[in-house]
Amino acid sequence: MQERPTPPARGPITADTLVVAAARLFRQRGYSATTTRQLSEVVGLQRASLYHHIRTKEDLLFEICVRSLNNIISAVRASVGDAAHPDRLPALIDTHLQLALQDQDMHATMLIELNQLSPTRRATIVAMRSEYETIIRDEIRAGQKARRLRQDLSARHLTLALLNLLNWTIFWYREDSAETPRELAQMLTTLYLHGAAAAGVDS
Amino acid sequence: MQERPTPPARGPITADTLVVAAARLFRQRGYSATTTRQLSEVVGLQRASLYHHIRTKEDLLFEICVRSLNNIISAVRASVGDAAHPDRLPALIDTHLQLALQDQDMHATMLIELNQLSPTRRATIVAMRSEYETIIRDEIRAGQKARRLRQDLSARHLTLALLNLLNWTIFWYREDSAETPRELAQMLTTLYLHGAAAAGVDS
DNA sequence: GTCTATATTAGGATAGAC
DNA sequence: GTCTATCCTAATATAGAC
Repeated sequence: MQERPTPPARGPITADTLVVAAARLFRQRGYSATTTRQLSEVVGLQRASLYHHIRTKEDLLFEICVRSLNNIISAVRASVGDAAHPDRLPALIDTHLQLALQDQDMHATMLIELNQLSPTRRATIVAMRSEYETIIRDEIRAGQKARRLRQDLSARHLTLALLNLLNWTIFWYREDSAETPRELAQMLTTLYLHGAAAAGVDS
Repeated sequence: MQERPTPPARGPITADTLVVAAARLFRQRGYSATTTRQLSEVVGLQRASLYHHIRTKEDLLFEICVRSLNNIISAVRASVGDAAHPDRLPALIDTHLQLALQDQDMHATMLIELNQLSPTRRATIVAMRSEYETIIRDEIRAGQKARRLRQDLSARHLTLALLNLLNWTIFWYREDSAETPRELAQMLTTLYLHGAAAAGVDS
């Protein structure tokens, strides 16, 4: 009797199921415009049943932000720790893109919907983001000290510009595209380090 | 009797007043989470009175998107047309940042809230965005043909990367900061063209 | 752990007086 | 051109049976 547009039935439903489904919806329609109705339809539950797994809709957003940042922070820490010094920045770029493209929905949501959180929770996420930025800035500072990176631009600017380049790529990258995340990482590494000007051109 | 948090009283209220106020709110709280109540409070009208100036809340979002894109398209077209060939890309970057930072609220809203529009209106805005991208890509292609820009990276990638760099800067630029938009433009031009690596470093 | 039924609040928008 | 009053719909969340 009820319209059931593709009920998932992918095993038992847990809080995790909801987080993943919510990330997809939040990314497509925005956090605020996504309703518990839509979420319940997607996972194949009645609205009320959602509240057995979560307390509020905001919990889902918070969990998405925490999870995406935790994942990328630990992955980037590990890959940077493993690499030899001159390869650290390329490794960082590669890992960032792998993670962000793997968890596209969660990352996009975290970047865009952060300020829909309550002040306390927003503060938590903002702190995690600056923790991540610090990892990158430290790496860039080290590069500047070792004279691998230019010193006429501030570490702050070099960091923010790199984050622009990396973070917002998920908004135009399509999974069905010919290029792999790794190829994209190589391309962006080349561009970030050496620029778009042809070799030997001074402008 | 009524709480009136800083009523504006900046001359007569027009549709334009609402667009500007809405851009500010949409940017701070998101389009969907912004209510007509909040808008009416900010401009100092009753809720019903808004509808003398606009038809729907979505009209405001649409107007914001159209206006920000029209402004930047015509400004960039003009500045690129004026400049001599090797200076065109720097001029483009400078003009883009001037405009986007001047109209921060409208630009941020346009970038983030585009998909809250109805399908028809969204299509209009998407078309305007690709028109803008085409201007940039054409400029980059010309640079590649003249061998000022590297040819081992596709014009598409060079364009998208430049847009990453330019568009998302408005999310961390603060008006009270020491640097002017022009200084920021010079910094990003240097970085985009020549990269973050120290001169003479091959990695 | 999921359901039906519902409480409660607030949303966008309209009617019609002044 | 702005107001008061209100319509109608839908939102998040809860109560309590199964």
